[in-house]
This record gives sequence, C-alpha cells and structure tokens, in this order.
Amino acid sequence: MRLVIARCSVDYVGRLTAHLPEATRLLIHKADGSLLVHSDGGSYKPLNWMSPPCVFAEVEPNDEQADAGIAQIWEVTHKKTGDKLRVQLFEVLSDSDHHLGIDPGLMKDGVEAHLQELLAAQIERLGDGHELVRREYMTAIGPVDILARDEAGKSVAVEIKRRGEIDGVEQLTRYLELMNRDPLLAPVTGVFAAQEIKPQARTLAEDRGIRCVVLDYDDMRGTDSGAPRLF
Amino acid sequence: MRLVIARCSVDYVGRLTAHLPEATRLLIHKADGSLLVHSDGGSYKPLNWMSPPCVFAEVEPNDEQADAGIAQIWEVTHKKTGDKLRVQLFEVLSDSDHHLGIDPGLMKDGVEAHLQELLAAQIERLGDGHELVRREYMTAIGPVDILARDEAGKSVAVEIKRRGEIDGVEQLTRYLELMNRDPLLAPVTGVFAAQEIKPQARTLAEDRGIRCVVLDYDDMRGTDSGAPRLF
DNA sequence: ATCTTAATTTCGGCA
DNA sequence: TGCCGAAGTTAAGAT
Repeated sequence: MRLVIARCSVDYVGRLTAHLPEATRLLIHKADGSLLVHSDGGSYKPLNWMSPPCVFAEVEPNDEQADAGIAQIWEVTHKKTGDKLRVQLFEVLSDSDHHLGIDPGLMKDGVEAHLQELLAAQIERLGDGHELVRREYMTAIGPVDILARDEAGKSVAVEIKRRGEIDGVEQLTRYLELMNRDPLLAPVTGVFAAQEIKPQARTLAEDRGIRCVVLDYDDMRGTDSGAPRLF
Repeated sequence: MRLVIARCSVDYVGRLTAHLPEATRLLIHKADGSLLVHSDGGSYKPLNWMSPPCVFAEVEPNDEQADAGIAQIWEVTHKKTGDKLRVQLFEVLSDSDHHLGIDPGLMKDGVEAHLQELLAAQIERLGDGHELVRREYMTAIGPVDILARDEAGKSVAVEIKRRGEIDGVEQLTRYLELMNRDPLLAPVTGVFAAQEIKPQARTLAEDRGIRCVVLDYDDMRGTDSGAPRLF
C-alpha cells in the first residue's frame, strides 16, 4: 500500500463525469491497483476512487503540463468498464510504501439473520399459540423470512427488518399477494417485524391489514441465552 | 490527518457487534475525529470505522494488556448513538501527521437529473406525438419525474432511473394508482425509463401495464448538443 | 431536524 | 457468473 499526500486535481470519467479542483489530499494506492482519494473529513467515502479490477499507470507530463506545474500524472483505468480516473499531482508532500499482507477479515454479529434466528426460536412473540413452519420459505419471487401458523392454524408470513421502512412493507405485500393465490396456503396474513418501525411504514402496513411487531433485540437475546458482551 | 500503519485488532459495538483479529492495517484519523481502518484491498469501504461526530481517546493499557503486547489503545465513541470503536495497537510501524485543509469538494455531472433534463427535451423518445406537460409534476405523495401526453392526448407518467430496478416500478405504481383517482388526469399510463432495466423490474412493470423504455445516455447527449469530453 | 431518494453505492448469498 | 437484497449502508436534497 502506497500512501501519498499531495496537492492534486482529479478527474473521473465513467458512469458519470466528476472533477476535483487542486487541493491537498491523501492518495491511497492499494495492492490490487485500486486508488482512493481522501480529504480530511467527510466520513468513510472517498472524494473519488477507482475500484478493482483496474490498472495503474504513471504518465510522464508533457512540456505544457510540466510548465503548468504538474509533477506527475496518474491514470487508473477500470479493466472491465473502461472508467478512468486521472490524478494530476502538483506537489508531493509525502510518499511512503507499506507491506500489509492480506487481512483475516471482519466477523459480524447482530444483523437481520440473527433477528430471524431469534424470532424463529421465540415465535410466540408473534402471539399466543403461534408455531413456526419454516424459515426462508421459498416463493416464486423470493424467500419469505418466516412462515408460521397462528393459533387458528392460519398461515402467517413474517418479514423481518432491523429498521422497518416502506420498502419492507412493499416486499411483504408482494409475497402476500402471491401466497394468497396458492389455495394450499391462503388465507395468509402478514406480520411486519422490526427492531424499529417508521411511522410511515406502520401506517402503510396497517392500512393493508399487515400487523406490526416491534422486536426488542436485547430482550430476545437475553431470553435466548446470556450473550457475551465485548465492552 | 494522522496516518498510522500498525499491527492491531479492532472491536466495534453499536448497531452490530464486530471484531477484526490482529493484522497490519492502515488507520486514518481525520480532523473531525473520525477513524477509518483500511486493509490493502477490498474497495473503498473501510474494514471498520467511526463516523463523525465522535470523540477520540487514547487509553493507557493496564498491566495485563501491556503484558499481552498491547502498546496503545484507541477508543472512538460516537457522540449521539454511543457506538464504540476500540483499536488495540500491538506494534506501530509508521505514524505521521499531515495538514490538508478543507476540500473544495466534488463537481458531478451525468446523474439522474441530467437524464430527466435530456428526456424532457427529447420527449419524442417515448413515442411519436408525445408532448411534455411538466417535469417534477407534484402529487400528494411526491413528484413524478415527468408528466407527458401521448398522441391521443392521454396522460403519461414517467419514472426515470439510471438503473431500473423493482423499487422504481413500485414507486411509479404508487404514483399511477394515485393519479388515476384524479378525474382530470385519468386515465394515466406509466412509462419506466432507464439507462438499463433489470429483467425482474421489466417483468413486474409489464405485468402491471407499465411500458419500459431504455435510454441511451450518450446518444441523447449527442442529440442534444456536442457535450465536452474530458479525455 | 426529519424524511425521502439516489449511489461511480459495496457486499454477500444463492441459483 | 449474474441477479437480488441487505448494509453499522452513506450522502444529498426536500419538507
């Protein structure tokens, strides 16, 4: 990984056209050829970048460019799309190389999959007498997160989200529409389950006869088993 | 901006729980307090990070931690959510500070707004005899990208996307449902226009009687005016 | 401040 | 490999 601090301007031509005027920035040139252009703020997205697979080339400035104060020109080209990133370096303030090796990668826990797992194990949170039929119940347009039956034995399709928003309600609506055409399943009612449900999503869901259930993740994890804490 | 290359492990507790085992990585500590943890690959997304607003603290390792080889501990805490990122540094291979100043920022061109502008000027791309009524036609649930009339004088609502996916069809469907309740507009037909339309989105759209139009951006730009090229 | 929508989204899973 | 949906999505614009 090569790290360069330089006064530079950047041009990108690809899916869109973009330009960064001359300023001092951090350039990260990764081992896979990719390049990131970062400023000293603005969170994790770079101002501009080129993703792998791409090829990096250092181009010699012509006389005119050299006269304009350009010391180096970098051109990074995407191997598949042809997108181009051109960096014109006016002044290099720092230039260093570091060997990092491959990274073992991130271990995650606590996302939607875990919520689904917990709700499947605690299906009574949907209401007394509910029983789990299957997780990831397959339909023609994709898997429903959970299929259950209520105490009357009627089918219940559950869509689980961390944050319940309108998209999730639309998704569940599509599933319900399809499943209700299946005489073996119909009538199927819907439950929209999430750690947090946005008012607009709740309104839309209830307007469509979909029940909303707010899931307390810590409570569910506590019920399930004493989970370890890192801090 | 402080750049540190170090052998480190990272723990994040917040919206989820995540852990990075010991390895050599780049740590970027920005002026706003934010921290990025990058490996020598992947794309522009860091392995782990903390976004601003957040506070950075360097904690002294206790004896036990020092014995385990930990030289420094960084704790970055989000000011609003309380999310925490803890970095344990085992060996610092490089540590440098650089003054960058604020960035003038990125100038973009060529996104959805431009497509809309071009299609409004070349509305006949929807079909012979089409006429533009208005861009950003306001409805109770939001603006329709383009409202036009076909050669028979019937209303046509157009949703424009760069990439046409299911979400866009759902969005247009909601608009059509609403607009068709308005006797002054009804009947309103729908057109889903995009540079690229995903098969599933096309299927859903056509199933709902929505016409799909693929827009050739370069062609439209060429038709409109000789656009400048950077390369 | 909150909500909605786009993104050069990136990333992972599964057919 | 391509398609689809989730993401600690992030980020920008509108209300």
